[in-house]
Amino acid sequence: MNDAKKEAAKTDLDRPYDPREVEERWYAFWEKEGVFEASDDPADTREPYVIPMPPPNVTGSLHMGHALMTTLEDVLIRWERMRGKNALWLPGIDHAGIATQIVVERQLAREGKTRHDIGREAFVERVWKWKAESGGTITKQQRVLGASPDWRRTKFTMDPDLCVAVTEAFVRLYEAGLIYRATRLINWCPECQTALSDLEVENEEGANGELFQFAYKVDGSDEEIVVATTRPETMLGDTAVAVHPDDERYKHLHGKMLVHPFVDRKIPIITDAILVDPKFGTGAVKVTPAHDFNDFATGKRHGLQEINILNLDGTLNEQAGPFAGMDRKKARSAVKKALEEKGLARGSKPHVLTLPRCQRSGGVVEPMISTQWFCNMKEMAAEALKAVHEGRTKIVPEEWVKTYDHFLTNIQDWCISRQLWWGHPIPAWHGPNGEIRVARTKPADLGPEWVQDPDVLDTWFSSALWPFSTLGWPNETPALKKFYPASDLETGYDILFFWVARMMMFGLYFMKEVPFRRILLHGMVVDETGDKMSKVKGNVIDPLDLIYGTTFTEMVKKTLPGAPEQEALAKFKKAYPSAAAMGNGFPAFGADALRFTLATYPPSNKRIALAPKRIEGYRHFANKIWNATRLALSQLEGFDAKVLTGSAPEAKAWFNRWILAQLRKTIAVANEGLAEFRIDEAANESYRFFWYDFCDWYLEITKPILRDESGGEQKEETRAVLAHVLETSLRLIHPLMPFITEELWQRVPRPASRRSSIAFGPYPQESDGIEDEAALADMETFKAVVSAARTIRSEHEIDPKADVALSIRTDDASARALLEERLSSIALLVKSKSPVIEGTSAPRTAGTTTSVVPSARGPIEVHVGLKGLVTKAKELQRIDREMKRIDKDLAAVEKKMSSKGFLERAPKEVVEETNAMKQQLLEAKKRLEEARRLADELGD
RNA sequence: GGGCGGGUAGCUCAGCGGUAGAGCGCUGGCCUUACAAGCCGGAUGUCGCAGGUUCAAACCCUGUCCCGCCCA
Repeated sequence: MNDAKKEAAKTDLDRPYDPREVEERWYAFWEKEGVFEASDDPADTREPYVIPMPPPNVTGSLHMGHALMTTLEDVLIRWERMRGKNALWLPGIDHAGIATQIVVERQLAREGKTRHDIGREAFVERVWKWKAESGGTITKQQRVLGASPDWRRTKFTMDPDLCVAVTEAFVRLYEAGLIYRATRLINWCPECQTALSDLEVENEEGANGELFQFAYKVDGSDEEIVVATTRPETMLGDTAVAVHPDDERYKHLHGKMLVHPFVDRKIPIITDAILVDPKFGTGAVKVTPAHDFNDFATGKRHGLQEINILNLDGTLNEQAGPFAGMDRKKARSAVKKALEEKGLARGSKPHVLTLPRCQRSGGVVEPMISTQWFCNMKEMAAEALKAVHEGRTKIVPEEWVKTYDHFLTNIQDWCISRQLWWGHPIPAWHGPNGEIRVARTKPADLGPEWVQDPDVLDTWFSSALWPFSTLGWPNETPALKKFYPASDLETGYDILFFWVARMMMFGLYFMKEVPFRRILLHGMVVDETGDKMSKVKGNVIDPLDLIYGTTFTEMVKKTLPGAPEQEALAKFKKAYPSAAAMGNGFPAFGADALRFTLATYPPSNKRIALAPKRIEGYRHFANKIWNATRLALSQLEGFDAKVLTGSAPEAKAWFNRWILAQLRKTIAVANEGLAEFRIDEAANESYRFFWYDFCDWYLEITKPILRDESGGEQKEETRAVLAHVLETSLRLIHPLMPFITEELWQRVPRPASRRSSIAFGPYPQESDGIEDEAALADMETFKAVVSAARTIRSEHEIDPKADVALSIRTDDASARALLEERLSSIALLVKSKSPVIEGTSAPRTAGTTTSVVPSARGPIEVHVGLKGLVTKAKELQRIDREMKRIDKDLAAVEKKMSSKGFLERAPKEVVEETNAMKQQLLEAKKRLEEARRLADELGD
């Protein structure tokens, strides 16, 4: 390096670490270098590794859940890519039927129009236009996070090729008799005006309602029978009242008829042991087969009439007699009032009930009889169950297997048609006489009187084909051959049924092979107090605000628009106590820090409570990496990178051997964690290694050696090890913090074999370190000695600049040799100019204090000279504290050693260990007592 | 009603059979030429409660109480 260049590099890194400035620099570089690209060339022999990205909704903007998913998947894909796999992360966007239609309808509403005003064709065109304008938001945001999918392969579920796949799948299932049309009781959302599948209905538990009682008069008698309901308006569709066959109260009424008070109808009293619980309420149950799932089944058992009283928009139809035309809510009070007027009301009481709500609109769902398309799932579910049980697909964490089993074992036929305009059209044509033809395109022999089915398919139908439709299916493309089945499907557990199970079923059905080898499930990001993030709670955090920084005022303006600022702020701060302590906003934490934070939560946590303080902590970690690299680079000036071979350099010095041995262990832990979807373990171990092993000990120990102007063999060895460990550490951390590691890696000496970007790897492997258990154990001894001396210093509040006399005593020859070798480092770290190593029988110097360090080589005494620095009183305090600790440990150990059962039954090693511990504690106690006796020497 | 998690330091969480851990917070001392976004120390827990198994239990078993989620 010439001087000018050297100067440039120096000033460049001398600036403080600023994530915004660093992070905006690298994304374009990665794309230019083709880092993210996977190859479907059949000649490419690399092992494929594939994650199909859960396609975010086209309506979406990045929320914390996306950030978590993006982080976890990007870590995995970057790791596998660095390991040399042909890594494909296949991105995409979901057309999100209902959600998108709602968004565009709202837009129209602002113009005072409905979709019916402009017609279907214009509406769909409008959706496409909207998609073109704002559909890409989320992919831009994913780039900010550093996501590395193969963008060239981005798919949209409404792309022409995916439409072909959807039609093909539908036709094949229809031809196999698995898709059929039927009239059934289904879930109807009057607000979206479409049918829903069972999964799209969310049950709101604990809703406050009312249990209203009223009487039906028995025909031709003065008697009455009282029934209870939470939905009084449905009585307009009642076609029976059921009692339990054994209920003595009603035996005399079996088979009698009741008079409906509002419509011209007489309804029977039936007996049904399944529907009726005689202990609940009056023991008599009104039966509305057309508007209740239990009643529907009861109706089938008894051949009851099914009377639909609702229009599709939730108003009452002509069957409702005098109530026709009313909205269902209005009708409820009107029916109650009318019953009261007729003297049939029999009181009401508050009742807690479960309300079925539409996942998208939030409206109350009505069971309604309707003709829809269904898909029979039974056989496919059995195959999907089998695949998991046989281990062809593994679910991680395993606890989800039960949930998966339960769902598939009890699966119901899937209502796949939706009365929407935005979505995949159903490839069926209706003839003038009710005939139906299903085909890939409209058959030529059908005249204009044959019209295509107006419905579209459930969004999840196309999603279920995702792992193969995105690779070209039904065509046998090279990509399909190479990348199916995928390796890992990573997603939130909330869509295990919606998406994952259905992909399993369709994958097995169409491809005759599981769609992926593992299902990796992560939890839900919630606020710091554990509450779900939601707009009304005002606890939503936009990941971009964490990355770029913002004021809390700005934030709550977005989360709670229109709400009084103080109120919104209060809500926010209550949800994030640790943020409340940060002043009036988030600083720019950067994508690296956010990613690292999200990666440190075990994915198996069902709830991932986002603690802003934690992000701050990892922001500090990034800073630490930055500064450690600055230091290392200054010490590596003029270092010739040709020395680096790509694996661990030869090392003789104890500290070099230790850091390389520790590095090896860390690499092993990281790789294991990443392999088992325990990214948190990899992250925590990397953090621990870099900060505590590398920065706190290694960089400190090597400072004097690297500053030694006279050079020498050890200095050159150390420079090579330092360069190697640093470069390896950056590669180790890269999948977690891609930006800062790339930035620094580009400046760090590295082997000639490395490619243009750190993202190309290789990921560290064990040969980057060395195996040396002794070096690790000896380091522990060294650290214990240094810490013991430092503790004495600190407890006596000795000026950090003051030099102390230090004598370290052991009678073990190997321990002695070990300490001799490390003496200069001990001197440096303890701040003692001339420490000595002696036998335990060496004469005591007056005015010293002692601490005993247990070690694998027996107890080591650490004597620190305190004369003139410390008072007797202080020393006695210290001794008492120490003594208390030892006595506590000793009591526990002695209890064990005096237990016959322990001595006889515990494994030999455990007994030996415990005994050794006891001896060391006794020794330490002896030293302390001695120190107490001698405390006088210190003076007052 | 059935199922699945969780209850460990003030907070967010690891640990899941052999002497209780991390980060943040708290606290004492230090502006030691990489980093005060830092360094060297320290304090803090009847590991929800009650039984049981075991030489040994935060960890396994049983019961129980809270909290959350899913299914019906």
